[in-house]
Amino acid sequence: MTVELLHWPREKERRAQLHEASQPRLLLVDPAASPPLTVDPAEDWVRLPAHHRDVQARVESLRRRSAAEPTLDEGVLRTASGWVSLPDLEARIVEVLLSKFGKVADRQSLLAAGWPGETPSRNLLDVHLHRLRRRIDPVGLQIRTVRKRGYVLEAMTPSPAALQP
Amino acid sequence: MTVELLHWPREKERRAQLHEASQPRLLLVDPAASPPLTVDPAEDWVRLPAHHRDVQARVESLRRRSAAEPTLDEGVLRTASGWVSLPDLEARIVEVLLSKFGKVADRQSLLAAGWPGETPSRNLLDVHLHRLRRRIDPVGLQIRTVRKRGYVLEAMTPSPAALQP
DNA sequence: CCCAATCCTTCACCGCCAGGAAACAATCGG
DNA sequence: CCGATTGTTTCCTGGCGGTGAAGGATTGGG
Repeated sequence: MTVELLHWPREKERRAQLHEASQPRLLLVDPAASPPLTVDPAEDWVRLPAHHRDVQARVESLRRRSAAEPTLDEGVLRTASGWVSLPDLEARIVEVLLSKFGKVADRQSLLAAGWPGETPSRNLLDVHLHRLRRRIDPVGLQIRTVRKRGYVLEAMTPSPAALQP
Repeated sequence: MTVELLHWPREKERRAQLHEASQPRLLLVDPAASPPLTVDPAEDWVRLPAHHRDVQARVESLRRRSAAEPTLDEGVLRTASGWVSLPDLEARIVEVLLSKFGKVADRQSLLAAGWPGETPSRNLLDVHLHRLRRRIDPVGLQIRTVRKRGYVLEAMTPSPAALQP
């Protein structure tokens, strides 16, 4: 995902639009303007004039923050730290988990995705979740259980040391 | 919640500690140093020398971001520093505590939420509050007792021990 | 000031059951 | 035939909700 650059306060409108679309953005703040107060983690700002490296660093941070979301394409699950291939069945399950990345995906929709129109035996889903967990571990993902409700796919929290250039 | 200020890269150690304690912090970046790449929403930085108002603005943003009220959705309790899943019973109790976040929720309404139409044994609520305390500790929340009145759910201020070098 | 009643915290233990894990079988494509 | 994928069965762990009791802390009465 790319990071948009825009001027503040000149492009106030555009900022609102980008916020709506949860599009990461960096505000270039006019030398005379007062900086925006934001709580949105997908937004940052830098006062002009600024060093090129500082702008680069903020763009890069924004990019990483929102690049946290993995992608699934042709049975290949990619994250920041690599990729693994998934068999068809498990790919369909991951697709659902991914569509709710960071939020709860209920058992029902996982079953529907894995076995459309069927009702597989009692713990077949559990077995495949177990296999999925082992498969996605090397690429820094984990599946956490929310008892009686469903499962959450999320990134494992990296150590701060790993973030240093 | 307060925002800690520290020098970068001089206080690298302290930064790691603050990260561990999920304590919001603003790094004051040495004029010659390259800025840190961070994905932690509780961290920000500013290059020295900086306008006072810019520092103020970043501190204020960090403060707001981490003072945000926790949310409860589908049995998942989220705060700035992560989430935990809650069983049904405790979720109902937290719902009430959350509706009065930072203020006193009386025993009566907690009992009504947990056990509608019943009067459970004398200390059942206490037991579950005890379990709740342990459960929400990792996400930086605590429940404080107001004797004879009720209980207050609030954010923990990070332990001083975790902030010492 | 001391004592007793009351409120609160914590612990040990139980029954129940959802979810996790291992072992094995069946199928399929190369 | 071999390895990967998918399904089945079985057993076990650990979470959940509840009880009773011990002990601390606070309050109020004398």
